[in-house]
Amino acid sequence: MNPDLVPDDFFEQVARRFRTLGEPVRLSLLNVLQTHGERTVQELVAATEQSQANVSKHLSILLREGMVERRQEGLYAYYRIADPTIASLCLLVCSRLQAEASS
Amino acid sequence: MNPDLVPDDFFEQVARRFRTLGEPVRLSLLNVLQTHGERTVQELVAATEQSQANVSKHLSILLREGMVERRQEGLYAYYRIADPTIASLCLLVCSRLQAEASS
DNA sequence: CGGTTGTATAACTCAAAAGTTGTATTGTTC
DNA sequence: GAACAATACAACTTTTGAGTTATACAACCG
Repeated sequence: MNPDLVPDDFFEQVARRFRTLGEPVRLSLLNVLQTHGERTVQELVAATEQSQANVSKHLSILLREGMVERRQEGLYAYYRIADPTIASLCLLVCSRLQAEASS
Repeated sequence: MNPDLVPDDFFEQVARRFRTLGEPVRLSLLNVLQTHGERTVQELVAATEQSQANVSKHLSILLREGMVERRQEGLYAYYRIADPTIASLCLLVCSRLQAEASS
C-alpha cells in the first residue's frame, strides 16, 4: 500500500541530498565558498585545516551531487557554489537550532 | 585561523541535523506524520512497511534530535512532528530536485 | 494472576562512508 | 626534457549507522 503516491526511490533521492549536507567538513567547505566566493583547493585546505586528500574527496562528492561547480585554470582548480538552495537550507537549520537553544 | 567566527562544533551540530534527515525511512516516517498527523508506532509500521524494531529505532533517533514528540496513551505511543521547519526543508530540496531534473 | 499486545532496546551483522597514505596525473617552469 | 607544484584518486583502516533477531518492559484483559 502506497497511499501517498510517493515513488519508491523518491525518499532515497531526497535523503541523498540531506546526507551530502550531513558532514561537517563539507558544510565548512560550502560555508567558505558561500561567504568568499570561488576558491582553489589549496585555499579550501587552508581554510578548513583538513588534509588535501580529504578536501579533494569531499569536493568530488559535492561536485557529483551538483552542489558545487569546478573550473580549471592552469594548475589550479576553482570551486564555487552551484546550488542556490544550500544557503536557504542552512539558514533554516541554523534558525531552528537557535530557537531550540533559547527554549 | 578562523576568520568566519564559526565555533568548532557548530558545523557538527548543523551536520547532525542534516544527517538525521538523510535517511529514507526517517523521511518516510516524517512524511506520514506531516500529512496525516499524529500516529501510533503500529500505524507507522504499516505505512512504511518496515519492521517494528526498525521503526522504533528510527523514531527514537527522531525523538532524540527533537524532530518528533511522543505521547503515551495506554498501550499505544503516539508520535507527531515537533519541528515545524522540517516541511520547509523538504520542500526546498524537492523543488531543487525538480529544477535539476528539468534542465 | 497469567496471557496477550504494543513498544523499546540490547546484541549482533553488514555495508557505507570518513580519513590517511601513497601515488598518478596534469600543467608549469627552468 | 627534468624538476616541481596542484589536484585527483586508489587502496586501506576505522568508524558509523542501518537492519535483524531476540528479548525486556509495560499496560491491558480474561
